[in-house]
Amino acid sequence: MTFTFSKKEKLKSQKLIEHLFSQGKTVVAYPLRLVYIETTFGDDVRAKVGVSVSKRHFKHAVNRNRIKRLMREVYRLNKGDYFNNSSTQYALMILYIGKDGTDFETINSKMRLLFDKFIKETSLD
RNA sequence: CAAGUAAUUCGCCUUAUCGCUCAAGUUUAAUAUUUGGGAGGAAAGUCCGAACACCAUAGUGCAACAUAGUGGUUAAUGGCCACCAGUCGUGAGGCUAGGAAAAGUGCAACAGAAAGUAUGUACAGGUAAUGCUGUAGUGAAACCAGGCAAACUCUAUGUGGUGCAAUGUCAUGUAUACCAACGUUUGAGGGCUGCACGCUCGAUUGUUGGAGGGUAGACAGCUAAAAUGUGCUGGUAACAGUACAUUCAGAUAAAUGAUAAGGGCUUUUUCUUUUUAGAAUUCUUUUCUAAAAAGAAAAGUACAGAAUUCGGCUUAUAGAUUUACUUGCUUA
Repeated sequence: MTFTFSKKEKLKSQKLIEHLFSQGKTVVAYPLRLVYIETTFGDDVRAKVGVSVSKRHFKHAVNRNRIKRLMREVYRLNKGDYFNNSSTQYALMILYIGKDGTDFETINSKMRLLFDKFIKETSLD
């Protein structure tokens, strides 16, 4: 039921992104890094997510697109396990900080690890 | 058949599951659902030329930059086509930095005494005397001469700037020029404070409304056009004209994807089988070598992702494909 990933779940507001990078907290599971912050949206969604890949490490747009698509796909398939019971709303930004190419399996396992850490951090607060 | 030259076309496919985005229809409080569309030959580099938009703009000259045989083509070009010349190649063809050296400045590897403020050596001639004269020698070139303009320069021609993050429309919040109404030196309002009193600042003022400006954001620009395909006509060609058909991405932290299974294609290696040829042999057979075909396994399946739109150029690219031509060999 929750495998969709529509426009409303994407992080698009420039203001919010600036706020996120200046105030947000960080969790790392190499080669991924998650920046997150509690916030509120007008919409009825639990989290808004953006993904990013450094232009410095991946010169060609094809490779950047490939990694961003993989990250979005993995988030789409796994988000039900982490956000269904959450009551607060989060703005998230997932960054790929590795320098080499990757595949679906590594991104999948690393992102599950990343969100395990994220859940642990937020439940402590 | 082999080696090559010039061009052409293509550049993975199918199914299942889960998604993304745009348009249209139906439907809701959010939305849901149906149907259809959804990357390239270079979308890349951003190197030329245009369209379009805004800004600037009397005229002329200088500077800077670009171009450089002749003719044609185009919306335009520094692109493209044809021809001439030079040059490389046996050839098909390739390449060209193809204006000017009697305007001036500068440069010239190797060789050579010296590549212009010079004149050495040897021999010969000549003089009062002297590189004064000739020859030899080096070199592409050795003094009333030439080469180089991928050196400055000169000549001719051309060029305003910024790019869709252009530009236009709407506009929440915050601060506020200006205008109006109301309040206010008989103290409005602010600060200290939970409130009152009190203290203090205080007319460059407070509240409300209008209005302007235009940040977040939204919409337009924004995809039907110098469009694409096929045929015919004109032209050596680039290209032009014409008839018919087609509608073919519009995202914006930026869609066009992910996973699984199967199939193509390619190359090399390994293994197996079959056929042919040759060699060895105990001449039924067996073994070895070479070539071809089939099958199996493994590996590979490129370069690369629209961002206002076109015409070019340049660069990257696994592999496949077709056409024309050249050279060599063989056969008739």
